[in-house]
Amino acid sequence: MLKGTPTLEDVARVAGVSRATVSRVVNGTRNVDPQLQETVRDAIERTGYTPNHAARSLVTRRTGTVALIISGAGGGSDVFVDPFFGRVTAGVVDFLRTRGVHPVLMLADTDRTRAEVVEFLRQGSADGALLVTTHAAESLPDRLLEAGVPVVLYARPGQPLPVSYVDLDHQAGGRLAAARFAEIGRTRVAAISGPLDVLASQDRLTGFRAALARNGFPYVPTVEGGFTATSGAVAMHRLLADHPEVDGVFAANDLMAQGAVDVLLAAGKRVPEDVAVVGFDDSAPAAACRPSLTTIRQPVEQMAAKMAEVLLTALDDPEERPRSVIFEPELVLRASA
Amino acid sequence: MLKGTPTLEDVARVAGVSRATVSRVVNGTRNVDPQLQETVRDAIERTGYTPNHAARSLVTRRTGTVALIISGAGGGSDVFVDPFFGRVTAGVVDFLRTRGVHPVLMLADTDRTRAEVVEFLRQGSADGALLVTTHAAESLPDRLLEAGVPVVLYARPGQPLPVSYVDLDHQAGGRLAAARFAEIGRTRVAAISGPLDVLASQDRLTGFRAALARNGFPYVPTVEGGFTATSGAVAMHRLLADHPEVDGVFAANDLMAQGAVDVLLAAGKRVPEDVAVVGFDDSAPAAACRPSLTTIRQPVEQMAAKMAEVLLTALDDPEERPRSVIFEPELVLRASA
DNA sequence: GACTCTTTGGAGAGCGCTCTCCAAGGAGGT
DNA sequence: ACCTCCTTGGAGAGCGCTCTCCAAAGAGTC
Repeated sequence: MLKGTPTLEDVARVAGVSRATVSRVVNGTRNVDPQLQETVRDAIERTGYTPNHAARSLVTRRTGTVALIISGAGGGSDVFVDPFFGRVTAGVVDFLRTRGVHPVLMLADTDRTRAEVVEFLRQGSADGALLVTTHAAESLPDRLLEAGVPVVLYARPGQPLPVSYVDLDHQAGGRLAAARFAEIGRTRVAAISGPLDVLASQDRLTGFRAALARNGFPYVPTVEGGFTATSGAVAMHRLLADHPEVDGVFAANDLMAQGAVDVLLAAGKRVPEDVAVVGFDDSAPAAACRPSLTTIRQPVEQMAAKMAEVLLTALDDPEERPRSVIFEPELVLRASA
Repeated sequence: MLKGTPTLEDVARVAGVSRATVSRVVNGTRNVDPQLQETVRDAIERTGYTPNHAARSLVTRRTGTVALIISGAGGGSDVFVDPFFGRVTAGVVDFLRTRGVHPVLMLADTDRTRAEVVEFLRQGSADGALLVTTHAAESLPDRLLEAGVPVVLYARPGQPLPVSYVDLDHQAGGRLAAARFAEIGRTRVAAISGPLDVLASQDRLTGFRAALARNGFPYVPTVEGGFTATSGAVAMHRLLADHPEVDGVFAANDLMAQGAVDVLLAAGKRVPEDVAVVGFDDSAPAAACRPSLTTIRQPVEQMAAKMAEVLLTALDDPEERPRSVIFEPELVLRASA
């Protein structure tokens, strides 16, 4: 009957009304006579009309999508090996879907991809950006802000910036770990930190050390890891070589804790009897590995959802000032400590 | 100098040329005098122009995005607990980025969300769809096809449909597992299958059983699991209760294998000495857990990338016929069998 | 009954871009 | 020197939608 996909125009013709009226019915703006509404709906039904997204967003300046940018994860196809990013994604998706907003997933790991991200947002391909970045030196927050893109960060920015973010009280997490070691009477504890250009890593370590110092232990042997299981294993080797008497290890994430446990076991140590291990994050492998990991829980999904919520709020009210939401970590007791 | 974001019009005015010429320079279509190009580029630079995506796609009928639909994963925020979906996502993202295409992530777990997905595509919010679905009864392929949306599936459809897909030869995977048990002399093997409404589960089991039958073992005790670690543990309990003499277990994915191993260990069995365990997928936990899992590798990332590639090809040439690409599984030898 | 006010439908002007024509000018052939 | 062909820039018509006006009609007021 009609060529191509039906447009508003077509529906209007079939219903015998103007384009404006159909638009009003579709969008529920203003009052339209109920009977007329009926006619229009009928025409929509008959023509199989669906509003064209591009045309609509051309005039509304809204796309109904946001960019979920994962930066500094090493890129490549193994981003999701770290369950952290999967959890963030799940949390974001799960929240956005309740609001009819769709996330487009972007990896920003190189200068080129970073530029593409900025370009993407400047084009108005998405209404705002959710930026998950670990490295303190990340340039995207700044560039996005400069481009006038509404953005919310996961983790506070490296330098002070007027931008909203959600974060965890990582220092409190470190303190929680220290408290656990104190509780089970460990006196020769060491730490496997995350990359030190990641603020969260610094904070976890700082909190951990400060709490230990307060308990009378001024020195904490520390090796820097890279948030991977392998790096945790390597770090544990070093620690064991330099400080064979160690009886407690705080690893800055679960993956590294897992690597450490493996090395410990292989070295004939019992976990937690000889060496207690506390991880961080409480990701799926923490519960699954043997011995299961005592860890500091970071409510990633909730934080991610909050991040999305803050962005949507900002989108609705551009005048709103930047907000920060800080979550509290929690000790999860399992077998390893 | 100019109000709001600069448009083509603005650039044209600054450069002293027509809108068409600027458009040609931006898009690199047709020949434009090099000197004029220079002028135009300069004007673009000076105005800080960025093409408006909505306007462009209104006329080109292309958005430069595709929908990545994950269906039947139980939905909710724990989709990515199963590393499988993370791997698919990573593979897709990793490929698409090389082609400047962006994926929009969608979860389709209810009738409502399924309808939203169809609506989304019909609106032209994305150029095509990548559908990752496990359940054979999934209605989306059909509905998407009917809506004229270019779509590629991960895993063959439940009923014959003129649609492209990538898949694994799951039966061959089952055979590989059976061969391994034969190789290490296991004669009382059992299986923990995936949900039987998933074709891949059926196929893995069929291949496994057929190969065993060929070796002279007609009966394989089987319990159906749900692809989660817990379901694997539950199944293993059942198996152990009914068939305490079992000396080999084939689990249809690594998560279930992990759960099975835990139960086996807890029951005082040694793995692999008393009971050998073979998993499926070769996901990250397979290598990480203790004992590490001998498993059947499914090259998920590559398959996902291929799926994306097939879709982009179809997008470029709508006349092309549906294609199927079948990947071969591979035995990965580790500690558990 | 004349007036104002409110409600509701239509007309039409864009939103910013692409792309099809068309015209102008220069190169090449005879 | 004339004609044809090719190259390259401009004009302008949309793409499908929203939204601001404006007008008509009905309701309420004195």
